[in-house]
Amino acid sequence: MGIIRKTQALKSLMEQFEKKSSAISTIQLIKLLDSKFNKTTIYRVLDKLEQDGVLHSFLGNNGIKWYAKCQGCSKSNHKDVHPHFQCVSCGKMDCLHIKVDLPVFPNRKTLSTHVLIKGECESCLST
Amino acid sequence: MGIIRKTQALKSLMEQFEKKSSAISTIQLIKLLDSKFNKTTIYRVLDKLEQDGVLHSFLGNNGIKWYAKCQGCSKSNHKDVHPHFQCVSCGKMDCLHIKVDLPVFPNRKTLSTHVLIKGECESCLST
DNA sequence: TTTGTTATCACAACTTGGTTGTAATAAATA
DNA sequence: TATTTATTACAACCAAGTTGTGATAACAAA
Repeated sequence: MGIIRKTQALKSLMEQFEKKSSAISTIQLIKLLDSKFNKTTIYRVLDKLEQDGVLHSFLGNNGIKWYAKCQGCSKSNHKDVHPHFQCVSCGKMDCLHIKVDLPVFPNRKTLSTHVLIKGECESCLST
Repeated sequence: MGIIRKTQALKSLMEQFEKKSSAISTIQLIKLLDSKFNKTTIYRVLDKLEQDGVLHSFLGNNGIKWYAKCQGCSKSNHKDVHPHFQCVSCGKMDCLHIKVDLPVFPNRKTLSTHVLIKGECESCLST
């Protein structure tokens, strides 16, 4: 149904995404806002923000959910699909705003692709 | 530590992978062999088979673990990395034996990539 | 073939990430 | 300010996976 009311939980969550340009996992958010909001609330607000095209979600490689701000998505048109890069040293998860070219498979119809790259980020490499 | 003894559980599990050329999820295996083995056993045997380079694992897009036979891997050298394709109609998960070319990122060091493609498989397309 | 060693197993109990139902609360509107 | 109802807290639940431990079954040695 999407966001209708500007609630405290909504503001606090959006604040986190303003503060941090990289993606944030649900468990990070729950830990961060534990004293202020119930985890159910956090899950439900994130869900609505995704429906509205404000955030997008994807899975990290241990199966936990991450969220990051969308760029140029709307409620009806969720087109901002891109690879994600997680640093194995510091754990930071970034959106890579590039396009991945996969071959077209002769006998299959591709609907979506999920790419997760693991490695070392810039700041961890230089230390 | 890897496989040491040829146990019943080991044989039953390997049988499943002989029978089916596509990947099999842990929950499928647990359901399939529920009457014969405890789920803990199944998890532990799969773990060992992966250590030995017999199977490789990866995550499906709802965070559950899948296993498939390796091609040309050994205990010390787990090199068989490739994309996986899941059919949204029948749920079948296949290994795609192709190489995905990702750009080299100037300020990052790539260590591994995980690619999951969703779409429709050959047999579902033709019905 | 029997025996001894120990890798493996079953079982129960637990952990973690996430979901559901519902009465109470707080945004928005009248 | 009162009313409506979207949102929240809380508790209870669920599913996938993990951990600890005494019992069992591979396998080697006698």
